[in-house]
Amino acid sequence: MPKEARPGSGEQAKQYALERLRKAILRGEMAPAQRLVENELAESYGVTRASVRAALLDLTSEGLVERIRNRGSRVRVVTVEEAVEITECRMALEGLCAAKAATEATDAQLDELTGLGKAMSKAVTDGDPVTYSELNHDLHALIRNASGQHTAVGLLERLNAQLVRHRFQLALRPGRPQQSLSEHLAVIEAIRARDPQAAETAVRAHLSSVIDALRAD
Amino acid sequence: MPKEARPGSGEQAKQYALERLRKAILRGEMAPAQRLVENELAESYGVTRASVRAALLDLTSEGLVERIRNRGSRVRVVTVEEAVEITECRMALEGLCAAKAATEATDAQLDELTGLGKAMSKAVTDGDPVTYSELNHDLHALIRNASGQHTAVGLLERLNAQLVRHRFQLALRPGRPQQSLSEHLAVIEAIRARDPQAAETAVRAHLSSVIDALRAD
DNA sequence: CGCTACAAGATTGTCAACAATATGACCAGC
DNA sequence: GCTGGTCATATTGTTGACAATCTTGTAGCG
Repeated sequence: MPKEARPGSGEQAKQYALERLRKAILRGEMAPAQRLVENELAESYGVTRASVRAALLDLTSEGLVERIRNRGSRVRVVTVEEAVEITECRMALEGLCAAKAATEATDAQLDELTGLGKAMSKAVTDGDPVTYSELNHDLHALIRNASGQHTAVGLLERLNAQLVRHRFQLALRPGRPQQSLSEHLAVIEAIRARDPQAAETAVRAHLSSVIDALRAD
Repeated sequence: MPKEARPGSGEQAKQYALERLRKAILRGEMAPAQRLVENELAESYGVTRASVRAALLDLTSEGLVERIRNRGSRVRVVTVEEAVEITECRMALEGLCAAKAATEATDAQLDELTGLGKAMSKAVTDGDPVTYSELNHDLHALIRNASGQHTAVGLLERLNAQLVRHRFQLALRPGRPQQSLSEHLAVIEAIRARDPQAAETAVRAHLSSVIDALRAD
């Protein structure tokens, strides 16, 4: 009876299953294209099938899960071409966010940016790609949030969720963090200088380089 | 009792309810912030509550419906600020699409563009804002599809769905179609000239003008 | 008169059983 | 040996009932 106790009683079964599943997918615990059988998930999470089903539907609309009628759900595999498309969209949207962040960011957020830049430099000189990848993620998130553009933030979070696997692969590539770092520092500089145009250009340059790296797979 | 053509049950039931509901919302048949009670909708559409529920969840993820735990669903009202944010995102994404369309469009699509341009000019000289608004929509859709950027297309369709009310209001504004027309013609010219840079610039200029118009509400 | 507590009604969330459908193995016929 | 059909099984889709939760109206109390 592997029924796990659900934590907060206020937490609804569907939300619990959703969080649990999403984390499992994002952490790569599910093999690519792995089959997600409702009954199995229901039992292992200690919720009913209906809850798992609802969670799977949500994840489908988030683009993390692929679902075929009467055939079941699988974790969606993002091909390189799709990853490129997604990154092109990120280029457009993060460019917008960076420009807005340059004018809208609070001084505290600028300080945070500076700190992140230093941490990233350190991670690179330490040769720690995992930490660097996480800081990278944090940096992009900070810029998004500083923009105050809620709509773009929502879209970007969805897009980013689909890229976990590729991002991870990219970070481990030798030499990649070094190039990425200088591009990131340029973005930080532009925002700190409160120059929207330069910030947008810098972000686009960075993501353009990401696209090149993706294509080199 | 209103016997519908395709009621009852089956997978079609959910799709039927979804289409029906979406149309009702997009056509403005639901008052802003109107309450959407699952039971009522189920009865009036002749489907089960589960189907309505599934449809409502879908519409929620599309951003057309707002849903609060244990409190029900309501049609989401998009404030002017949100409409501006959405249009800013459209500016970024449609700019991308226009640039790609300039290089990727087939000759047949270019001809379609030309035709749409003529039809739009006619609608304006005829003083027919409703037709113009529809053609406007068609034009943006054509550009999206010609870009071949599936990811951006998906995002844009979702964003556009949320703007129906504002778009309608905008089209009826005196003088607005005239200004909009010239901007649209510029976009068409740039794409036909296969000039990505000019196409992106023209789209951004157009949507920037839309934002101004929205703010003047 | 205003405020809190409580109960009734309405509405959504969850569940377990049932139906529909696709998958894969097996077998007959050529 | 291969093709085509048939059936058993696994899995998803659907349904109606039940539980949890919120809202509203009302009465009691200060």
